[in-house]
Amino acid sequence: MTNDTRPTIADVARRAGVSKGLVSFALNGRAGVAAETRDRILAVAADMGFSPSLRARSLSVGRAFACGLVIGRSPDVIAADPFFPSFIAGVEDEFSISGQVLVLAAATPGRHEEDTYRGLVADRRVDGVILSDLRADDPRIALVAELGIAAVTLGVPDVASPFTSVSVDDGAGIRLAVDHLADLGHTDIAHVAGPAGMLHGRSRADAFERAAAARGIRSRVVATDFSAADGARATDALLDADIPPTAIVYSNDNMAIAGLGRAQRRGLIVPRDLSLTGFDDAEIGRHLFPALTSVATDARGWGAAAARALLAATTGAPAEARMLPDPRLIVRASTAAPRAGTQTA
Amino acid sequence: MTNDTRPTIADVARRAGVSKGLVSFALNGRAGVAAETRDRILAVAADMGFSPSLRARSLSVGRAFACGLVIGRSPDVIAADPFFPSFIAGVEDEFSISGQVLVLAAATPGRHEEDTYRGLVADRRVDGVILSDLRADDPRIALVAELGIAAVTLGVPDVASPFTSVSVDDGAGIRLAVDHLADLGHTDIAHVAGPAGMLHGRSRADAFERAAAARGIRSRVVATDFSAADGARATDALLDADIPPTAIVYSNDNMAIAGLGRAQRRGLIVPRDLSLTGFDDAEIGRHLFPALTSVATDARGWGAAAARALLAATTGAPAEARMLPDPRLIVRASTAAPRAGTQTA
DNA sequence: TTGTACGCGTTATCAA
DNA sequence: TTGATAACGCGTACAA
Repeated sequence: MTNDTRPTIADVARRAGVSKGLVSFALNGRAGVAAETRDRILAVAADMGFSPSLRARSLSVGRAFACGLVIGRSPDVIAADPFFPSFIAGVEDEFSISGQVLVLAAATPGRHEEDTYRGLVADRRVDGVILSDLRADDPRIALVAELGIAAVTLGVPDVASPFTSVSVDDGAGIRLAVDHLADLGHTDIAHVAGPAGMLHGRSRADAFERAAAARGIRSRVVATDFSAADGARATDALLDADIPPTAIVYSNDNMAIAGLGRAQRRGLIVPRDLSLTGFDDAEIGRHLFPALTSVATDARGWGAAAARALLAATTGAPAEARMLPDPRLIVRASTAAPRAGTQTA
Repeated sequence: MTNDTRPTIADVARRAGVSKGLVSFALNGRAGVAAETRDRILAVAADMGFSPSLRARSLSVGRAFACGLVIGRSPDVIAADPFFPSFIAGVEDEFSISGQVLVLAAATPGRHEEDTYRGLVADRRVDGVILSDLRADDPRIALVAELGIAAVTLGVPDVASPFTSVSVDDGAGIRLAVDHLADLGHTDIAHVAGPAGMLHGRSRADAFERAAAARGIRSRVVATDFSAADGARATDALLDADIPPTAIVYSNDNMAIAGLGRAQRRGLIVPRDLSLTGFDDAEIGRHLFPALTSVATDARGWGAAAARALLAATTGAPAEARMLPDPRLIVRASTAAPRAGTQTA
């Protein structure tokens, strides 16, 4: 069909005067080929510019040499999330050197998440998938296990999982934020959390409550859907309280940015009247006024680690739980000591 | 290799008592199959839950049933760009219903852009690619043409191109912004542009100058690399001028947001002392204080249109130039009439 | 080391 | 016109 005149393995075999099988062995560096013969075959192959057809290989070995990432969230939410592009770049850092390719699929109006996974597997388009944005009792774990492909989860699921997990201790980041604020003298801190149904949202909220308790801080938590709009709403709700908090720890940067906007609209001066911290350390945060104090995770490193783990899993490596380095707190200008007398408990 | 017990076309043929070839013909609705026989074959196939192996099909017809998108920009810049996620969602809207898949590839530290395209084609992993972020004299046009795969360009290249283009008139959006500011009474407006080497950056800048001239407005343009950091720098430079502009039109939202931060840091009140407009209408913009006036394009619709065009191109449709609806200006709180007396020309 | 079957559809050729 | 047969795409794996 294609007018390809790419040399095939048969061409190489003919030119080298050996059989196809031997060429395959030589190319794959397997035993059973005399050194001299192998060198000759390799020379001929190189000379002819031969490279094996991925498609034929894919058909015969039953692998796709591709992995998938299914985006479940709406594009608006993703668009606001600095995590994915960096994460994907990290995945590519690994894939590009191992000849893998990343297949991106999105649940669309006409195709639900589960169908997306099923479709990918039905067509054998991927050897494995990256499961991100883990949810409570996430049905994808069982689904992907049933479908029989490899997977890695970003974070540790709250259900039994046969897959390798690659995690960052979000909680440690939240603790850094709380401790930072406590050190500044805050005694009444709120947390604008993600949905309880999302594991990282929940773990950040849990960590917040524990860290606040450990420092004897008055704490409250309000759940959101992680969107900027909801972050703004939550901020308003908190600031409408009889005794508003003097600091707010947000579960992501978007909400923190929206919260900052909200506070400023109300005439508050940040950080004088209210301290804010974000999570993700989005590039834009450092250009706001005031620049946003935020928790930084290495999304790119995470992507690379997940890709490595997934590659290992597709070749049969046993599942394990990997931890990445803890996030760091990048202190900027959105946090300061609370105004004296602000707090009248 | 795989322990698949998926029925093959041979199984269907056996069960239906016909040959493989006939099954193929029946399935693909080709002539030469008696209606009755075809119905029987189809019934058997459906009964067995047969679906053709994409891999085998791919091998025999020489198509990948996948298209690629190569990300050339650094992840930091992409992360800040709300365009891609929405665009990709739009692409998926189309691909998901036509059984195509989107392969995402990124230039990585170890692999340059050109090699990324070459790799994708060498392995025949894609039937076509989407060329985004067109540059001046973009070498990718000739490269992809040479590689012999289909493509669509986002915007019209400034070099001869054999590919379909799918474009939005950025300039119309910029004109809306300039006219809006002029209507408010601004007579000295600056443009923080993208790099001259990027076509959409350049076309926005050109449109800006034309629109300003048409309204008799004093204009100046400063080029950036599209990053927030550069947007901040450009803003500082403009505000350091002896007679700073009373309004700034930014070529994207990130720079506008960074510019807003910069202005505020200098003690300016936006929009009282300075009006700002963005481009992209990122979700976060409406939550800033003040909410950002911005030019909105339908990124998702653009993605869907590009996907449709690419699909058509892979099946041999002739190249054409498609235009999408003009962008709209979303007026929010970052623009207002200039302060009386501010401008002493 | 070689020969060959195999993975699985598609399509060209040919017979009825 | 309806259908069967076989070659093809290309690499891998196993028996000989």
